[in-house]
Amino acid sequence: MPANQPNSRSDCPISFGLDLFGDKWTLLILRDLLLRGKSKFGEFLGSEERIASNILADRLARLESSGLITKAEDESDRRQSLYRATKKGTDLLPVLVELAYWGASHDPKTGAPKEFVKAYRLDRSGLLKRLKNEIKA
Amino acid sequence: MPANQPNSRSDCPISFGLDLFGDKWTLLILRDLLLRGKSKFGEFLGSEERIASNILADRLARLESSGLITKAEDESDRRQSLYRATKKGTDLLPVLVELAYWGASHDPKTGAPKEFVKAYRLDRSGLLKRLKNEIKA
DNA sequence: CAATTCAATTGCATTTTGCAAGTAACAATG
DNA sequence: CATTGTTACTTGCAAAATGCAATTGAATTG
Repeated sequence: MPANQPNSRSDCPISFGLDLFGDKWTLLILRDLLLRGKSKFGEFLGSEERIASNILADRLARLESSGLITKAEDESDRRQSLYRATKKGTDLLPVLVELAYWGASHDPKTGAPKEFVKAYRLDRSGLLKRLKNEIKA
Repeated sequence: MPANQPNSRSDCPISFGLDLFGDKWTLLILRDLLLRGKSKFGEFLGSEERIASNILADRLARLESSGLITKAEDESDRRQSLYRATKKGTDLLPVLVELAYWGASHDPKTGAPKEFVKAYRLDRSGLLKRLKNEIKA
């Protein structure tokens, strides 16, 4: 069972975010959702960081209860659920992009695509718009 | 004793960042360092989220060993050390700013200053420049 | 030199994580 | 329509991380 939301540690907006996704896994799920078009349990499980299924279930439940994602039935296969980011969730896209740019800049072994770094440097806000649009699609 | 760096989970740039600061505390220390001009153990301890001293010592050691901060002697009081962000550390400023903007936007009880939100909306890159400048000073 | 301050460290209980195995519901196959 | 496979979880348990309170030891202050 996922832990219920403990009261926040402070009214700092950074702390507010960390209370919801300050761990090693939650933002990776958002990454999969927002940047990789994934939406099913099995797809998240398949990501290269190899999250354990109990942790994944816990994080999805927390994300849902904190309003960052929604869970819906898959009409064509009732075993599966479809997870989607809410507005609150997609609003984290700029955070993910900055995180990715930072990582790409500071990890000598980064696997970040060169086009991403180039696009960021050339036109950050255009990149954000494009990524945001790709989510809807 | 702080844990030594485990090998990274993947070559994803987001995952790279989370391997270094994917927890509830590390980014708050960076916030104190980059946005609040703090530099001493006792100053970090005093922040409203109330980090425990053993956790703080652990995180400072990790931040140092991952090259995000440096530790220097305080000439005027040799009990104290002065922690400063490196280039790699200050490069996280945009991440902190996006995080803060997201939190300020989505926490109804946020304590984020209105001027911050206004400045972000009006001129994000100007805000970043200003904050970056304030760090050096 | 005694008291205080500061940055940690220690011991210990609690919580979280991670792994492997299991289960229940549904779907696909023959 | 029975069996086999798939999918999304759940469970049990060991290991690691966290959090708290108390303590240490060096440096400063009075």
